[in-house]
Amino acid sequence: MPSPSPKATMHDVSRLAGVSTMTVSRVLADPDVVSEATRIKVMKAIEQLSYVPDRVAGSLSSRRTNFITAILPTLTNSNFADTAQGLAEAMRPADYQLLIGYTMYRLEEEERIIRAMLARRPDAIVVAGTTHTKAATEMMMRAGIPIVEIWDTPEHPIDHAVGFSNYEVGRAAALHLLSLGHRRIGALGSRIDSDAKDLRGESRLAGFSSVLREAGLSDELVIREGEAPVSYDHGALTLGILLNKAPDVEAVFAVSDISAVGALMECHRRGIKVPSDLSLMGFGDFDIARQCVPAITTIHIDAELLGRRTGELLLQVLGNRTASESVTTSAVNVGFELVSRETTAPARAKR
Amino acid sequence: MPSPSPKATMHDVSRLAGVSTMTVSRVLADPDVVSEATRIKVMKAIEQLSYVPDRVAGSLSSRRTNFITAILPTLTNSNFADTAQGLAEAMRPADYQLLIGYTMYRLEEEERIIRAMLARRPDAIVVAGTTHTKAATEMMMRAGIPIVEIWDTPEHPIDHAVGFSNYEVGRAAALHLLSLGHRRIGALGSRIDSDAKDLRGESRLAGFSSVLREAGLSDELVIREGEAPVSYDHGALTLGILLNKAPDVEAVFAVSDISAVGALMECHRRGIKVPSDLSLMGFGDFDIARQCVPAITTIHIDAELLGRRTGELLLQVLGNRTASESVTTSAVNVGFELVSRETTAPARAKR
DNA sequence: CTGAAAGCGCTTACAG
DNA sequence: CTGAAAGCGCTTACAG
Repeated sequence: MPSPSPKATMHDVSRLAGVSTMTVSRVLADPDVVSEATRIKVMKAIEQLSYVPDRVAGSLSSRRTNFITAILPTLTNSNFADTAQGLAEAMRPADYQLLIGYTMYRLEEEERIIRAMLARRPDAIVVAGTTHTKAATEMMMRAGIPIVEIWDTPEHPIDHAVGFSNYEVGRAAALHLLSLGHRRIGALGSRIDSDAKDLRGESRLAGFSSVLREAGLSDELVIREGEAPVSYDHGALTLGILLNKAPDVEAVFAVSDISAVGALMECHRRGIKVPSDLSLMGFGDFDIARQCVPAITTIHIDAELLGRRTGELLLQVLGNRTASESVTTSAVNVGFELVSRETTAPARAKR
Repeated sequence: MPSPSPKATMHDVSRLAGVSTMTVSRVLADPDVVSEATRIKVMKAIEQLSYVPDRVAGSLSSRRTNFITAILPTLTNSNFADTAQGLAEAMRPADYQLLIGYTMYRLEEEERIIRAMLARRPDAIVVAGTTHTKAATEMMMRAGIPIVEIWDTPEHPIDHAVGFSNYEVGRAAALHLLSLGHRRIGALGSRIDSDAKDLRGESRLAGFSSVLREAGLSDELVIREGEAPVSYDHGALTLGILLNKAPDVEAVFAVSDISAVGALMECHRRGIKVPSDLSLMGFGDFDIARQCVPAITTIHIDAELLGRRTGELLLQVLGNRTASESVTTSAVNVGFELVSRETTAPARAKR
């Protein structure tokens, strides 16, 4: 490793500048309160020694780390990556650093991460999802820091929430396909009886099914196969299963655009014309959905905005900490939007 | 926020267990060295108080944070997300936590991040790229911790390196297209005269050009347009520019599969048949490249492995710290692989 | 196998 | 506007 230069401490700076460490600390934290002459002396010393304040020590004595823990299913999903980026961006001006953990869609892993993260003394926790193990919920309740559950609308929030209703997303998808006149309707999701499960995807399927049933249709074509996270392969595979079960299926909703794209490519391979033979829609409005040929009808989520809103909420809550002690718990719904593109079309007149 | 439970300290635990704090510390750090009876007493007290050790304090006194700073261009690129995940996974068993920063392909931003991160006292820094500002390089040199430059092969590494040669990737792409008999060959990249620049993409273009020139061909069809990071739109747009300039272009290399997919979709829209009218190849072997119809010829990088190798290297270096003081600087080349799929084909006999 | 002392490098809370 | 004292919650380095 490169030759280490001896690390200067605040004490070194204070001696070189001929002041107390408190004055150095003030120059760094609140420069205006220090006289200009002193401030200049101190800044010169800092410069000369290449002094970098030790925030580990700072965190210990101030009892604030300026860390925010963000727990997401995976970094490999661009929607979650966008949320992380939006959150990081919103928090950065206030000098917060994200501590990212990913659960791979496993609740036990989420619990493990929360436990480990708590030892780092984050100033707040952001966690995707509204379902947690009992121990995880308890740890978050007792942590004494703001908690934000994101990417869904919790019935019983631990503290704050920023998200949208996955259930309503599923309903909107089903209503769209119904409104086009389709009656033989299926969906593609992943299993929930395995360790890794996409609970928000499952909510979308549940909402989707509820509309089918209300319309007097069966939900037997709602396919749950494969472990979360879904993939292009997942879409191709589950579409195959669906077609096997119901060659006459007219319209399909995939819990993710990634699956929808996989299904679309499988249609290309099988010579199935989309949307004339089969209507197809996804969720998430990933870039690829827009760029696909044909472009995929989907449900748009502003994942980055969701992250930014979460950050703004936290900034407010963390800022007011001293002021009002307990800021009212808030739930932000960022909503969603159905984007009709080229993969969905009205049902053809029968025979 | 939820009702905070008063946070127990090691001192609380030690009193409840009737031992000194040192013994509690040992039970946590090195249980085997403590007698069973004592250990059980302490564990019970820990359990009873829901004690979570404060690693901020631990880091300050031990002078190790178990933080690893990882600096990447963006989280939104699944290859970099894979690298981050691989790195995190490799380091987790040794209880290291990633501190992720993203530069948006800006060197000034990279410098800012390094400065900010250094205050968190990471045990090592992993940084994508081999080109840094002068100040950034100096800070890393003087940090006194292992530095790993990844995703390329630095000529003058600061310390360690794990990557592959982007230049050679470009050469391999050009050689492949030449070997198919193409002579009118172009490439799609992004600008390097803007704030955000993809220097590794530029290396690939440079390698690509070098082969063209060696073959006596011109590199005037190497297009550099748009800011990094590239996108599907970038591919569609730059392909349009290329076709304008050279309607007779036979083969194209895109610096990223994302651009290649965008270009492919643009071909679909324009009625250009791939590969019979135009051969197309990308870089990165993103999932979408494999799933596309036709599937895209590309150059495969095992981004997750790259992250894992980086982690393994760090584990070794950090483990040996006390032993040999300065472990030899190492450079790991993880290589790459050309994956020939359906978007490239031999040149047709002329006229 | 266990503990008393010192200290990691800052900030808090006073005091002047 | 500036500083002396105390302390944040651990681990290191001894000692027994």
